Amino acid sequence: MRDSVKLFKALSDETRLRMLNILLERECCVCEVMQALDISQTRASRNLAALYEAGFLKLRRDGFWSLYSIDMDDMNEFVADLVQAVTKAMEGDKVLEQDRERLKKAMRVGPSCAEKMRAENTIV
Amino acid sequence: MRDSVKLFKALSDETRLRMLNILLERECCVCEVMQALDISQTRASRNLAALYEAGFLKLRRDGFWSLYSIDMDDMNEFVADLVQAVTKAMEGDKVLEQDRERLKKAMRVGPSCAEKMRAENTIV
DNA sequence: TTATAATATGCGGAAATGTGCATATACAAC
DNA sequence: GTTGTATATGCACATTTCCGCATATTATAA
Repeated sequence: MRDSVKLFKALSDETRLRMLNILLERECCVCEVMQALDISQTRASRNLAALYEAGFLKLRRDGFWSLYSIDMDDMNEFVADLVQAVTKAMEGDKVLEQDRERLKKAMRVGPSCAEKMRAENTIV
Repeated sequence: MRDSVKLFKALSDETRLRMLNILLERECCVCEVMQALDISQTRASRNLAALYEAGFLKLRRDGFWSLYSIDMDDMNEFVADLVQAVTKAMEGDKVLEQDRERLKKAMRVGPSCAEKMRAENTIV
């Protein structure tokens, strides 16, 4: 039951649901998540770590990039059920659609650049 | 998405998962929940209200008794999915089994009596 | 080694959450 | 009306959560 509570806590946050949404599209590094959701480096890193800790994400390192992804096949059954439920609930949400649009333009430019672009509001 | 977050928040608490567990057995008044989970009146009332607010429970009044229940048929589809997922995750949990055992002995004796019994540790 | 870049994390503050105590509310019985 | 009972709620306090800032860590490249 403790584990269930932990899983639900991980899903009890808008930022983290938005992260699942874009990671269902494809694997992302931290700075791509920053760009897609238009959030800070700290916020991206912390919330990705939370999802990872709970068991929703897989982590792969490539140089100094941390690549997070959702692997539905290599996942606890209950966790997979939850991801399915979330997927269904997310259909048609405006914010989530916008995030996916920004994800298309997101690149591995690194957080410093992403942060600058964010400050200048270059990304729409 | 806001609604999804609200639902997951409602499930992010051990007390509330235990409540769903016994309410899946049968409709209960607040004082029966107190007895089954061995918790205080405030705690029972507040957490039942939280589950109700989120959309998991139905409320029926009978005199001065508030009767809470889970109605899987008259429920948002996403909420029903979550209850299903929770049900599966709860199988075999010791605490939850114990709660169900206590529920069998629980009666509508009112919170004052239940509280006294709790203090005297009469209920096991 | 040194410099640089991507990510993680310690710390502090603001906000949210959970719960007990006391009390309010709503209803029943008289 | 008064009294008694089941439940809800205002308040205070402890704990947790979220996030920004600054800095640490880790890996690359020169």
